[in-house]
Amino acid sequence: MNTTIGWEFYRSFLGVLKEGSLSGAARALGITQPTAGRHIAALEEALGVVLFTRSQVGLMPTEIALALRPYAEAMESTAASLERTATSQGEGVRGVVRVSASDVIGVEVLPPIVAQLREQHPDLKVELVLTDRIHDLLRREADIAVRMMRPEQGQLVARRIGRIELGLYARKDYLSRHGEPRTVNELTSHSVIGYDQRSAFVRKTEKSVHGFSRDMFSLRTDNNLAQLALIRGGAGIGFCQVPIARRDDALTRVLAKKFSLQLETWVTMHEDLRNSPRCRATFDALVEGLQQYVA
Amino acid sequence: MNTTIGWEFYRSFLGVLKEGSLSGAARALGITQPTAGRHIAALEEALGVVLFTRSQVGLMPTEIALALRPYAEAMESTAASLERTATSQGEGVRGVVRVSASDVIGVEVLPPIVAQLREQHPDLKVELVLTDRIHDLLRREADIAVRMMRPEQGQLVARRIGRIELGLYARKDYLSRHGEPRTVNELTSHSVIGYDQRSAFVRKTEKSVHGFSRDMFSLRTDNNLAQLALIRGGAGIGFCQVPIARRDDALTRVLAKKFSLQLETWVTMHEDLRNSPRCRATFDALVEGLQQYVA
DNA sequence: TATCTGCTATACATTTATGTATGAACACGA
DNA sequence: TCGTGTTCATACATAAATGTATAGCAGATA
Repeated sequence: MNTTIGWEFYRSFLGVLKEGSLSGAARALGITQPTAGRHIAALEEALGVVLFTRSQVGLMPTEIALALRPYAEAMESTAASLERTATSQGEGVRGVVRVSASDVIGVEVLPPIVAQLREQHPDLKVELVLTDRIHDLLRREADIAVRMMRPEQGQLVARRIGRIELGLYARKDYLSRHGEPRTVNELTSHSVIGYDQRSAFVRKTEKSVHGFSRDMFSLRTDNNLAQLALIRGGAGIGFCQVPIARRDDALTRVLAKKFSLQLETWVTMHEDLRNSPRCRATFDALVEGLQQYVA
Repeated sequence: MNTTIGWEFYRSFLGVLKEGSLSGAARALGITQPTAGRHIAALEEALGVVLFTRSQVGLMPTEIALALRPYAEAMESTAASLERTATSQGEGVRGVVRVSASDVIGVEVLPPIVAQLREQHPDLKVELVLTDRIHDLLRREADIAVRMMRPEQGQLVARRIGRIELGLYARKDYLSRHGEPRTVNELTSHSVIGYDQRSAFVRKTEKSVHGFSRDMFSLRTDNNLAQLALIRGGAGIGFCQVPIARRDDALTRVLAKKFSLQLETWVTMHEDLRNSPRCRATFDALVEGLQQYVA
């Protein structure tokens, strides 16, 4: 019973999971609906399990199918990065490089760095994957990642950028209307912008700042960009990276001595990519650009 | 330019890399040589790179092909673990579980544990992957790993077993023939069994034991099982896990106070597998069995 | 209720991929 | 030097997978 299941089937399987129907998967994959149906049937036959419950509105994945999804996704991202590596081969900085970073970094910090990089290397294409989820570089969902924590996995090339300071900020006109808080407790009477879910960041802040708690947040969103926009829009007081806030004269820091958090910043890359010109160049550009940003 | 490269091609590609020829790959994959050739040709066409230089003795991989190999291997192991997970679905402890461990643990310690586990769960199949290489659980090359170091990767369920002591041992008849060394320096006149390459273990020992160096090894092999066999065969003095040595009355410890190294032992598993009955049962059995072994 | 849209499943034609057979080139050993 | 056992490449027949067309069902909409 040699593992003779066609890898194509997994691709169709993933397509159906993503699209929710045979027809949808067929459209997305560039095949036809009967073919997709046959692939699923063949896969179910080969694995000996039921993957979907058929219905006229689409295919409902079973628990088993959901359990298998991460594997299929891993295969997909690996295939994608194989292609990326292949098409980026050859001398010179060329091809596609995928960079993962938080949305704030991606929107506020990376654009000029990427712009300069592309100026120097016109044949280089850059894909930004903006998410807080720790992308698994080992799975090659991205080539290079900007992270706010020390990388723990082996097989990674990592360069420490330094610490990015985080502080509380508000627009001047907001403060002139509502007054500037002098103590942590005074924050209760303010519009404090913060997180919806009690994330690791919130717990860390609660520990380090006496008197602070999540209940103080009166404007809640887990989207960091939205928080930033709210601060800039004068909606209240919120957390912002100091270098970003400094660019905007309208923003003033609040309770600087109480709230000062440091984010360890690292740029990481899989060590296999060290000799890839495109990754090397991007890595170096990110390190240099981010160091300037931090300083 | 949608990524429309068939995943089957990658499988053939990997086959050719492993076997070194189209014919060999065809045999291994259960296809025919022309098909394998067509797959490679199609893949080269699609990627726009040359993967192999043809010759009548086989196909020589280019640098590019070698660079792509890890990706194809990742896909392969992911596909394999997808199958494993699928066929192990359903209630009850059934299916295949892959356990990674060092060869010594696998040969000397695991057998009775595995035997008892299979006694309790006859539908469970166990695959042992015996290697010192740190298997990447994230890549799912194995479901569960017995490791001699603290796991550093996230997304892992880890249980600490305790410390396994390592000591110097020799057969009594060897010692009666050659005398028992009383100091580290006296080892120079003995047949000391050790490692060929200067591994992390050797460097650690050189640091912790004054006067010790790799040059003392007069019987060298990187195969731990061979070292153990040499000790048991009375060929000299070597390192052995204390619990293993205690089983054999013919073995005596040497320089116990000088040489005493501790191996932190952990059992780890990907957290996704926590709810898999087969992995859960195996994990628990390993933890219990190893704890008894350590104690 | 009638109609539209989306879905799956089936029957049939066709394209595509695969296998079989064979030839030529090279390495190795008698 | 000549056979033997590899290998890859090509031509042709076959088997397999895919696409096309259509029927049937369910839910939404007017």
